[in-house]
Amino acid sequence: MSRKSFLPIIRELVRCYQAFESHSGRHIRTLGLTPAQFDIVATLGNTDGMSFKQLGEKTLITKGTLTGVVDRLAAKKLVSRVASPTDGRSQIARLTSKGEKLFASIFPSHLGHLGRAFGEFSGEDLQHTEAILRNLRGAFERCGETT
Amino acid sequence: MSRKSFLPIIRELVRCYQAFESHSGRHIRTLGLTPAQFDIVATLGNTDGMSFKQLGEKTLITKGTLTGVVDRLAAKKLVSRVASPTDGRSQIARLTSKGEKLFASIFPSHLGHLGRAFGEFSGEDLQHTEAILRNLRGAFERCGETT
DNA sequence: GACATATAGTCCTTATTAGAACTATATTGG
DNA sequence: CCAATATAGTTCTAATAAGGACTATATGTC
Repeated sequence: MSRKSFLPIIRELVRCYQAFESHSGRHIRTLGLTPAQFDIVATLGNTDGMSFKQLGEKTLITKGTLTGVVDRLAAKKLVSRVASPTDGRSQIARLTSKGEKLFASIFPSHLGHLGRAFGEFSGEDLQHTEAILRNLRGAFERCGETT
Repeated sequence: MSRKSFLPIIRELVRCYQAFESHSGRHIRTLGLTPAQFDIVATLGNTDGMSFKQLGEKTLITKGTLTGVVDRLAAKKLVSRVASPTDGRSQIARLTSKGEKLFASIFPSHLGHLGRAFGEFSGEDLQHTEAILRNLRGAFERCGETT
Protein backbone atom coordinates (compact mmCIF):
# COMPACT_ATOMS: atom_id res chain seq x y z
CA MET A 1 0.00 0.00 0.00
CA SER A 2 1.49 3.30 -1.07
CA ARG A 3 2.74 5.23 1.88
CA LYS A 4 1.55 8.48 0.42
CA SER A 5 -2.07 7.55 -0.09
CA PHE A 6 -3.01 8.08 3.55
CA LEU A 7 -1.68 11.65 3.68
CA PRO A 8 -4.98 13.16 2.52
CA ILE A 9 -6.66 11.42 5.48
CA ILE A 10 -4.14 12.84 7.95
CA ARG A 11 -4.57 16.29 6.45
CA GLU A 12 -8.36 16.09 6.59
CA LEU A 13 -8.32 14.78 10.18
CA VAL A 14 -6.11 17.63 11.35
CA ARG A 15 -8.14 20.26 9.50
CA CYS A 16 -11.41 18.72 10.65
CA TYR A 17 -10.30 18.77 14.25
CA GLN A 18 -9.04 22.34 13.96
CA ALA A 19 -12.33 23.40 12.42
CA PHE A 20 -14.16 21.72 15.28
CA GLU A 21 -11.82 23.33 17.86
CA SER A 22 -12.33 26.71 16.30
CA HIS A 23 -16.11 26.28 16.18
CA SER A 24 -16.29 24.94 19.72
CA GLY A 25 -13.52 27.01 21.33
CA ARG A 26 -14.90 30.29 20.03
CA HIS A 27 -18.18 29.67 21.82
CA ILE A 28 -16.60 28.33 25.02
CA ARG A 29 -14.51 31.46 25.40
CA THR A 30 -17.62 33.62 25.30
CA LEU A 31 -18.77 31.57 28.30
CA GLY A 32 -15.72 32.68 30.26
CA LEU A 33 -13.98 29.32 30.27
CA THR A 34 -11.13 27.77 28.35
CA PRO A 35 -11.72 24.55 26.38
CA ALA A 36 -9.90 22.45 28.96
CA GLN A 37 -11.89 24.04 31.81
CA PHE A 38 -15.14 23.46 29.95
CA ASP A 39 -14.14 19.86 29.34
CA ILE A 40 -13.71 19.27 33.06
CA VAL A 41 -16.93 21.05 34.03
CA ALA A 42 -18.81 19.06 31.40
CA THR A 43 -17.26 15.81 32.63
CA LEU A 44 -18.11 16.53 36.28
CA GLY A 45 -21.64 17.70 35.52
CA ASN A 46 -24.35 15.37 36.83
CA THR A 47 -21.87 13.34 38.89
CA ASP A 48 -20.97 13.22 42.59
CA GLY A 49 -17.40 14.05 41.69
CA MET A 50 -14.55 11.87 40.57
CA SER A 51 -10.88 11.26 41.20
CA PHE A 52 -8.20 12.94 39.12
CA LYS A 53 -7.40 9.58 37.63
CA GLN A 54 -10.97 9.16 36.43
CA LEU A 55 -11.07 12.76 35.21
CA GLY A 56 -7.86 12.21 33.28
CA GLU A 57 -9.28 9.08 31.67
CA LYS A 58 -12.56 10.69 30.65
CA THR A 59 -11.06 13.94 29.36
CA LEU A 60 -7.69 12.64 28.16
CA ILE A 61 -5.98 15.61 29.83
CA THR A 62 -2.64 14.42 31.20
CA LYS A 63 -2.30 14.48 34.96
CA GLY A 64 0.45 17.11 35.01
CA THR A 65 -1.92 19.45 33.24
CA LEU A 66 -4.99 18.39 35.18
CA THR A 67 -3.69 19.71 38.50
CA GLY A 68 -3.32 23.21 37.09
CA VAL A 69 -6.66 23.28 35.33
CA VAL A 70 -8.48 22.11 38.46
CA ASP A 71 -6.52 24.71 40.46
CA ARG A 72 -7.86 27.47 38.25
CA LEU A 73 -11.41 26.13 38.40
CA ALA A 74 -11.08 26.00 42.18
CA ALA A 75 -9.84 29.60 42.17
CA LYS A 76 -13.03 30.48 40.29
CA LYS A 77 -15.02 28.60 42.97
CA LEU A 78 -16.47 26.26 40.35
CA VAL A 79 -14.82 23.06 41.56
CA SER A 80 -13.72 21.83 44.97
CA ARG A 81 -11.34 19.13 46.06
CA VAL A 82 -12.06 16.67 48.83
CA ALA A 83 -9.72 14.02 50.12
CA SER A 84 -10.84 10.53 49.17
CA PRO A 85 -12.41 8.64 52.10
CA THR A 86 -10.88 5.40 50.89
CA ASP A 87 -7.47 6.24 49.43
CA GLY A 88 -5.01 8.52 51.16
CA ARG A 89 -3.29 9.38 47.92
CA SER A 90 -6.39 10.40 46.11
CA GLN A 91 -8.63 13.46 45.93
CA ILE A 92 -12.14 13.86 44.60
CA ALA A 93 -12.92 16.82 42.36
CA ARG A 94 -16.53 17.94 42.45
CA LEU A 95 -18.56 20.84 41.07
CA THR A 96 -19.52 23.41 43.69
CA SER A 97 -23.11 24.67 43.69
CA LYS A 98 -21.87 27.62 41.63
CA GLY A 99 -20.27 25.13 39.29
CA GLU A 100 -23.49 23.13 39.01
CA LYS A 101 -25.40 26.29 38.10
CA LEU A 102 -22.83 27.19 35.49
CA PHE A 103 -22.96 23.68 34.08
CA ALA A 104 -26.76 23.74 33.93
CA SER A 105 -26.61 27.04 32.10
CA ILE A 106 -23.81 26.57 29.60
CA PHE A 107 -23.94 22.92 28.70
CA PRO A 108 -27.25 23.09 26.82
CA SER A 109 -26.08 26.32 25.21
CA HIS A 110 -22.91 24.66 24.00
CA LEU A 111 -24.76 21.59 22.76
CA GLY A 112 -26.95 23.95 20.76
CA HIS A 113 -23.91 25.66 19.34
CA LEU A 114 -22.26 22.37 18.35
CA GLY A 115 -25.53 21.00 17.01
CA ARG A 116 -25.74 23.75 14.42
CA ALA A 117 -23.03 21.99 12.42
CA PHE A 118 -25.11 18.86 12.11
CA GLY A 119 -28.31 20.30 10.73
CA GLU A 120 -27.86 18.61 7.35
CA PHE A 121 -26.92 15.17 8.71
CA SER A 122 -29.37 12.30 8.56
CA GLY A 123 -29.45 9.60 11.22
CA GLU A 124 -27.62 7.30 8.85
CA ASP A 125 -24.97 9.95 8.15
CA LEU A 126 -24.38 10.31 11.88
CA GLN A 127 -24.00 6.59 12.47
CA HIS A 128 -21.74 6.17 9.46
CA THR A 129 -19.50 9.10 10.40
CA GLU A 130 -19.16 7.75 13.92
CA ALA A 131 -18.23 4.29 12.64
CA ILE A 132 -15.53 5.68 10.34
CA LEU A 133 -14.03 7.79 13.15
CA ARG A 134 -14.05 4.84 15.53
CA ASN A 135 -12.29 2.69 12.96
CA LEU A 136 -9.65 5.36 12.33
CA ARG A 137 -9.09 5.88 16.06
CA GLY A 138 -8.67 2.13 16.47
CA ALA A 139 -6.01 2.13 13.78
CA PHE A 140 -3.95 4.74 15.63
CA GLU A 141 -4.47 3.13 19.02
CA ARG A 142 -3.42 -0.28 17.77
CA CYS A 143 -0.11 1.24 16.71
CA GLY A 144 0.33 2.77 20.13
CA GLU A 145 -0.02 -0.60 21.80
CA THR A 146 2.81 -2.17 19.92
CA THR A 147 5.33 0.37 21.15
CA MET B 1 -32.82 16.14 14.71
CA SER B 2 -32.07 15.25 18.28
CA ARG B 3 -29.39 17.46 19.72
CA LYS B 4 -27.81 14.58 21.54
CA SER B 5 -27.30 12.26 18.61
CA PHE B 6 -24.20 14.04 17.33
CA LEU B 7 -22.36 13.75 20.67
CA PRO B 8 -20.89 10.33 19.83
CA ILE B 9 -19.36 11.89 16.70
CA ILE B 10 -17.81 14.72 18.70
CA ARG B 11 -16.45 12.24 21.22
CA GLU B 12 -15.00 9.99 18.51
CA LEU B 13 -13.46 12.95 16.64
CA VAL B 14 -11.71 14.20 19.78
CA ARG B 15 -10.48 10.74 20.75
CA CYS B 16 -9.42 9.99 17.18
CA TYR B 17 -7.43 13.18 16.98
CA GLN B 18 -5.84 12.56 20.36
CA ALA B 19 -4.90 9.03 19.31
CA PHE B 20 -3.37 10.44 16.15
CA GLU B 21 -1.52 13.17 18.09
CA SER B 22 -0.21 10.63 20.54
CA HIS B 23 0.89 8.29 17.75
CA SER B 24 2.47 11.09 15.73
CA GLY B 25 3.80 13.26 18.57
CA ARG B 26 5.56 10.38 20.25
CA HIS B 27 7.60 9.75 17.14
CA ILE B 28 8.28 13.42 16.40
CA ARG B 29 9.74 13.95 19.84
CA THR B 30 12.24 11.17 19.29
CA LEU B 31 13.38 13.21 16.28
CA GLY B 32 14.22 16.13 18.56
CA LEU B 33 11.40 18.38 17.39
CA THR B 34 8.05 19.38 18.77
CA PRO B 35 4.90 18.73 16.71
CA ALA B 36 4.58 22.42 15.79
CA GLN B 37 8.24 22.59 14.75
CA PHE B 38 7.87 19.45 12.68
CA ASP B 39 4.77 20.89 11.05
CA ILE B 40 6.72 23.95 9.91
CA VAL B 41 9.72 21.97 8.71
CA ALA B 42 7.42 19.65 6.77
CA THR B 43 5.56 22.62 5.26
CA LEU B 44 8.76 24.36 4.18
CA GLY B 45 10.36 21.19 2.82
CA ASN B 46 10.77 21.19 -0.98
CA THR B 47 9.90 24.87 -1.28
CA ASP B 48 11.93 28.05 -1.77
CA GLY B 49 10.50 29.42 1.45
CA MET B 50 7.28 31.19 2.20
CA SER B 51 5.91 34.17 4.09
CA PHE B 52 4.59 33.86 7.63
CA LYS B 53 1.14 34.50 6.26
CA GLN B 54 1.42 31.53 3.90
CA LEU B 55 2.97 29.38 6.65
CA GLY B 56 0.10 30.27 8.95
CA GLU B 57 -2.44 29.33 6.30
CA LYS B 58 -0.83 25.98 5.48
CA THR B 59 -0.19 24.94 9.06
CA LEU B 60 -3.09 26.67 10.78
CA ILE B 61 -0.72 27.88 13.52
CA THR B 62 -1.85 31.35 14.60
CA LYS B 63 0.58 34.14 13.82
CA GLY B 64 1.20 35.03 17.46
CA THR B 65 2.44 31.51 17.99
CA LEU B 66 4.20 31.22 14.65
CA THR B 67 6.77 33.92 15.47
CA GLY B 68 7.94 31.98 18.51
CA VAL B 69 8.09 28.61 16.77
CA VAL B 70 10.13 30.05 13.89
CA ASP B 71 12.38 31.78 16.46
CA ARG B 72 13.16 28.45 18.06
CA LEU B 73 13.77 26.76 14.71
CA ALA B 74 16.08 29.66 13.79
CA ALA B 75 17.92 29.19 17.10
CA LYS B 76 18.44 25.56 16.05
CA LYS B 77 19.78 26.80 12.71
CA LEU B 78 17.11 24.85 10.84
CA VAL B 79 15.23 27.85 9.44
CA SER B 80 16.29 31.32 8.39
CA ARG B 81 14.37 34.53 7.85
CA VAL B 82 14.93 36.82 4.88
CA ALA B 83 13.21 40.14 4.30
CA SER B 84 10.74 39.96 1.44
CA PRO B 85 12.08 41.64 -1.72
CA THR B 86 8.60 42.88 -2.57
CA ASP B 87 6.89 43.76 0.72
CA GLY B 88 8.63 45.73 3.44
CA ARG B 89 6.37 44.30 6.10
CA SER B 90 6.95 40.71 5.18
CA GLN B 91 9.63 38.11 5.83
CA ILE B 92 10.33 34.83 4.08
CA ALA B 93 11.04 31.76 6.19
CA ARG B 94 13.17 29.13 4.50
CA LEU B 95 14.89 25.91 5.51
CA THR B 96 18.64 26.23 5.91
CA SER B 97 20.83 23.54 4.35
CA LYS B 98 20.90 21.89 7.76
CA GLY B 99 17.11 22.11 7.80
CA GLU B 100 16.87 20.57 4.32
CA LYS B 101 19.03 17.66 5.44
CA LEU B 102 16.88 17.16 8.52
CA PHE B 103 13.73 17.30 6.41
CA ALA B 104 15.14 14.77 3.95
CA SER B 105 15.98 12.45 6.80
CA ILE B 106 12.96 12.65 9.06
CA PHE B 107 10.05 13.20 6.72
CA PRO B 108 10.22 9.73 5.14
CA SER B 109 10.78 8.26 8.60
CA HIS B 110 7.69 9.98 9.92
CA LEU B 111 5.62 8.98 6.90
CA GLY B 112 6.66 5.42 7.60
CA HIS B 113 5.64 5.77 11.22
CA LEU B 114 2.23 7.22 10.34
CA GLY B 115 1.75 4.66 7.60
CA ARG B 116 1.87 1.82 10.07
CA ALA B 117 -1.61 2.73 11.21
CA PHE B 118 -3.04 2.22 7.74
CA GLY B 119 -1.78 -1.23 6.98
CA GLU B 120 -5.27 -2.74 7.02
CA PHE B 121 -6.92 -0.02 4.91
CA SER B 122 -7.92 -0.73 1.31
CA GLY B 123 -7.85 1.97 -1.34
CA GLU B 124 -11.60 2.27 -1.05
CA ASP B 125 -11.40 2.55 2.76
CA LEU B 126 -8.92 5.40 2.38
CA GLN B 127 -11.05 7.30 -0.13
CA HIS B 128 -14.21 6.79 1.91
CA THR B 129 -12.58 7.87 5.17
CA GLU B 130 -11.23 10.99 3.51
CA ALA B 131 -14.64 11.86 2.08
CA ILE B 132 -16.34 11.52 5.48
CA LEU B 133 -13.72 13.72 7.17
CA ARG B 134 -14.00 16.35 4.45
CA ASN B 135 -17.75 16.41 4.83
CA LEU B 136 -17.50 16.76 8.61
CA ARG B 137 -14.90 19.52 8.31
CA GLY B 138 -17.17 21.34 5.89
CA ALA B 139 -20.00 21.18 8.40
CA PHE B 140 -17.90 22.90 11.07
CA GLU B 141 -16.47 25.46 8.66
CA ARG B 142 -19.88 26.41 7.31
CA CYS B 143 -20.90 27.27 10.87
CA GLY B 144 -17.81 29.42 11.30
CA GLU B 145 -18.70 31.47 8.28
CA THR B 146 -22.06 32.51 9.60
CA THR B 147 -20.55 34.15 12.67
C1' DG C 1 0.63 64.34 -1.93
C1' DA C 2 -2.26 63.59 2.08
C1' DC C 3 -5.18 60.88 4.65
C1' DA C 4 -7.75 56.81 6.00
C1' DT C 5 -7.79 52.02 6.18
C1' DA C 6 -5.70 47.51 5.93
C1' DT C 7 -2.03 44.24 6.60
C1' DA C 8 2.53 41.51 8.19
C1' DG C 9 4.83 40.30 11.83
C1' DT C 10 6.15 41.22 16.76
C1' DC C 11 5.22 41.51 21.52
C1' DC C 12 2.47 40.53 25.45
C1' DT C 13 -0.55 37.94 28.50
C1' DT C 14 -2.79 34.00 30.42
C1' DA C 15 -3.62 29.31 29.99
C1' DT C 16 -2.50 24.81 28.39
C1' DT C 17 0.40 20.96 27.07
C1' DA C 18 3.33 16.82 27.87
C1' DG C 19 6.17 14.18 30.46
C1' DA C 20 9.72 13.36 34.04
C1' DA C 21 10.93 13.55 38.91
C1' DC C 22 9.19 13.67 43.37
C1' DT C 23 6.49 12.60 47.84
C1' DA C 24 3.09 10.18 50.25
C1' DT C 25 0.30 6.24 50.28
C1' DA C 26 -1.23 1.53 48.75
C1' DT C 27 -0.45 -3.12 47.37
C1' DT C 28 1.87 -7.42 47.02
C1' DG C 29 4.73 -11.24 48.19
C1' DG C 30 7.72 -13.62 51.29
C1' DC D 1 5.84 -7.47 59.68
C1' DC D 2 8.93 -5.83 56.18
C1' DA D 3 10.76 -4.78 51.71
C1' DA D 4 9.87 -4.08 46.99
C1' DT D 5 6.96 -2.25 43.67
C1' DA D 6 3.15 0.51 42.04
C1' DT D 7 0.16 4.44 42.11
C1' DA D 8 -2.20 9.41 42.86
C1' DG D 9 -1.39 13.81 42.60
C1' DT D 10 2.08 17.67 42.73
C1' DT D 11 5.86 20.25 41.00
C1' DC D 12 8.79 21.59 37.40
C1' DT D 13 10.28 22.78 32.73
C1' DA D 14 10.12 24.26 28.00
C1' DA D 15 7.08 24.87 24.38
C1' DT D 16 2.68 25.95 22.43
C1' DA D 17 -1.79 28.22 21.98
C1' DA D 18 -4.89 32.15 21.10
C1' DG D 19 -5.94 36.67 20.49
C1' DG D 20 -5.37 41.64 21.23
C1' DA D 21 -2.33 45.77 20.97
C1' DC D 22 1.38 47.66 18.62
C1' DT D 23 4.70 49.37 14.85
C1' DA D 24 6.03 49.71 10.21
C1' DT D 25 4.56 49.35 5.64
C1' DA D 26 1.08 48.97 1.83
C1' DT D 27 -3.05 50.23 -0.51
C1' DG D 28 -6.81 52.98 -2.01
C1' DT D 29 -9.27 57.27 -2.51
C1' DC D 30 -9.67 62.09 -3.11
